[in-house]
Amino acid sequence: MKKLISTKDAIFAAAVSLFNDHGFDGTSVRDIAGKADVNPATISYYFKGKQGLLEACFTHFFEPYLRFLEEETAALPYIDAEVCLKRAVYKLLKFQSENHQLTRFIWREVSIDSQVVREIIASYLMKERFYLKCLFEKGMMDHSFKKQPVNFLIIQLKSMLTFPFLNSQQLREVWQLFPQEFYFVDHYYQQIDQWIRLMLVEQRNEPFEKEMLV
Amino acid sequence: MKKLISTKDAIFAAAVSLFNDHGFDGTSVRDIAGKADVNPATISYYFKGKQGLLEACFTHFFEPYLRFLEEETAALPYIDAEVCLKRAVYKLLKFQSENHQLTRFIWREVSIDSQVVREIIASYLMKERFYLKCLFEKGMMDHSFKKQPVNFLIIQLKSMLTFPFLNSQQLREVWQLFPQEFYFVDHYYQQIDQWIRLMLVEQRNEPFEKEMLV
Amino acid sequence: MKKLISTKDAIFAAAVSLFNDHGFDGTSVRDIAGKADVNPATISYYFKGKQGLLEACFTHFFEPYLRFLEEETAALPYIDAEVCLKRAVYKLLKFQSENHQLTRFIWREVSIDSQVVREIIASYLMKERFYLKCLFEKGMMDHSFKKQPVNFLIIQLKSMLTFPFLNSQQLREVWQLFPQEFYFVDHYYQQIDQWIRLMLVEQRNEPFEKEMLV
Amino acid sequence: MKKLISTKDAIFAAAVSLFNDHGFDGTSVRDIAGKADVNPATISYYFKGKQGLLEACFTHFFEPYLRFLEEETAALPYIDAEVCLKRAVYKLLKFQSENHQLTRFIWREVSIDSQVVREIIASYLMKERFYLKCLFEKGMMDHSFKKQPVNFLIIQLKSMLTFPFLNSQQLREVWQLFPQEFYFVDHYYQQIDQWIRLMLVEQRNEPFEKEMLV
DNA sequence: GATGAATGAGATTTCATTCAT
DNA sequence: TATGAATGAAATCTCATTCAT
Repeated sequence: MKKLISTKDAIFAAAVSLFNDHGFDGTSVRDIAGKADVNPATISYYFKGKQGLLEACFTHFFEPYLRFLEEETAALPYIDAEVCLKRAVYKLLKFQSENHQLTRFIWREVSIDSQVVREIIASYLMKERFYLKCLFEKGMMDHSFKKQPVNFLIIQLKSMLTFPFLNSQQLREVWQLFPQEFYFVDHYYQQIDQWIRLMLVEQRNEPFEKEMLV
Repeated sequence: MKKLISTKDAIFAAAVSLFNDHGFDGTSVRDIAGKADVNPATISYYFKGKQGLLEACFTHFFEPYLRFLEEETAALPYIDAEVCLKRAVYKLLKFQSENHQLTRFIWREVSIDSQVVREIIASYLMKERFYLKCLFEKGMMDHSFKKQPVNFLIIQLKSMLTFPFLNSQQLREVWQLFPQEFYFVDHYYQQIDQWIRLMLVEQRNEPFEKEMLV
Repeated sequence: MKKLISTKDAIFAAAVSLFNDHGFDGTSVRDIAGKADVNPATISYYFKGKQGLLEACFTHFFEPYLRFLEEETAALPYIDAEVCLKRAVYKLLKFQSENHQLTRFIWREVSIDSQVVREIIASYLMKERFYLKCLFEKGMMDHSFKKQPVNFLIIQLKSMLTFPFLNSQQLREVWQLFPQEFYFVDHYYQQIDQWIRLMLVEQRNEPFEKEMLV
Repeated sequence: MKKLISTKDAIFAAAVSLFNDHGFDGTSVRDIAGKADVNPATISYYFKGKQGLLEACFTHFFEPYLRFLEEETAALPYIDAEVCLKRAVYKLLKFQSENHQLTRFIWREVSIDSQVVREIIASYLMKERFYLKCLFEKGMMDHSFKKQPVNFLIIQLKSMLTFPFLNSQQLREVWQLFPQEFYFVDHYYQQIDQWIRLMLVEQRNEPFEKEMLV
């Protein structure tokens, strides 16, 4: 008689939920075991301790996350950079919304120095930076995007991509916005779409025309 | 013989530093006591336990933070909204940069649900939203800013204001940017200034074309 | 397709090796299972738990050990006691050297009170004492050995018989002697042989002088 | 109101007693805490964990143990080697008898490889060897002792010095001897005294007689 | 014959806190 | 003002064992 959900998956789900609510250090394996309805020892059995659970979280998040970026970067030779960038943005928003608990936990924990997983994280984030840079720079080379330094733009984009999920509690309580609901993705995507248009694509009136007039 | 720095301040400074590095739950009072070179009992003596230390952190951060916003909101009747908003942005960036450890810790901890300080935080954040809304809406009323829904704009601004400090580790390692250094504030301010211009102030092509028609 | 070494033997060998290195309580069944490359459950299957493994160790050691003593005691009516004693000594040294890991573990564990195997051990040791006493007392009755109290002599002999194997680590590190190597047995046997001669056999000067006087 | 016995000493005494009975790995800190009538946390407070307790045991044993040997070695230039050796033997027997629990535990644990204290032990035992070698070789240089290789003699002596304490349980049950009682020291000392006389001092008959014949 | 999943019990250690001083 | 001693509670992890397969 097989179980509908494997013990290992049940533990992982419980862990994500509790890590999201109380943070990694604020969650005990007993809490997780309790929520997953298993014996605490079972967690060590499957994940080799709490640390292993943390590493599993990072893998489960970053593997798909980076795949989305990689897909669009791979499409750059064939498809317009603006389209690729926007598709990447949409996929990342959707993925994060669908995994909002894991997402919030990951982005929060990423900002803690002490975890032994630092090197793993650093390598993931370097890859992320690489893909984003490709997307921006290809657009500028093709004159789809205005020429400008990319670093701060990427940071701006990244901040917008993570903020609603990292601060979902705040969005709910203060703004009555619900990042985990499907329509939020579409609304928020419109915002970033507009940002891309204004910051990256559209030619400004003044300097260009003024010069012409002179 | 007076001490150069009071015991209480030494404890607070040690706590901020360690909370920043390892999170609230990841830091023990013994660690703090060790770093401040006092007996663990002294912490309870001054702050009534670890929780009191956490509350002190929130107070130390949000009191000045909200005062800056309040100052500029108070100036709205006399000074142009765009100026007020930009001054507020600059002050907040500077304050956060100067208190980058505390800032990082606060924004991270804010995203944890379980802290007993939830209600305190919620009230702080409601005030923040109120001030920011005033700044944006006054600008629109005065036609300094383009008319548009403000919620998502404020979220975008907030995300930009917090991201570099919350992810300072990432900025350092991945982008070689150092949010705690004084020149970062100026650079980053330029970025947000540009964002304000493009997103809030500048007339897009369409209206320009309308003018042309006239 | 038969295995070269049976699963049960593999487990036993792994157990002896680990018990020798880390002691009984310092060894886990998982360690043993790991070393024997079997599943921990298999150990319970063959030995009915860790305790069973311990009992197997005692049996494997004391059955041959006592047999050697018994053989020589049985020969006493027909062969000179000095010869029997020396042959027993040699056999015991050889046996212990060939099973040095098991030997070390046994003699160490014997000195722990708490094992549930206490009664078994006590009975083994009583038998050992019986055989040794026979060997000594027969020698005295036959005037092969000088008449003297035997208790302390047996203890001296026993201490010499066990020390090098119980403290093999020490002999290796401090004395560069290697009790598990075959030539050690011969060298060490010479020592005990000399001890037997001086302590048991040889007439001291005094009695000799007395005889002279007569 | 001062306590008659300090908490730390009470813990140490309880630990020695239990380590003696059940071995280091066979004793839990809870057992120790229970016997010392303190909270288990107090043990970590004073000894920094179980390992610290083990190290304290080694120090408490070897410091006086080696001091006795060192004292007699230091006296070698002024006093006859035979006297020094015998005095050392007596002191060591007495010290071990008076601390029979600690002694038994130490000699047993010394024969386990895995303890992190290996290097400490090794260095203690090297010193012990050095002192014993001095005592034997000085005696031979002065012609108090017969010339002969010392290694095996020292091992014989060492085995006699430790056996009764390491196997006290056995001595009690099998031989009705009680190594912790004060008169045991004297009896056993006589044995070793005789051993020294026969093995080290006394000229054998044969050469003597041969000389006479010549 | 042999095992993978799962566990109850218990091990050690850490934690925040208290209290007499 | 500040602390050393001591602790109850809880955290993580390990252990030997069982049982269905």
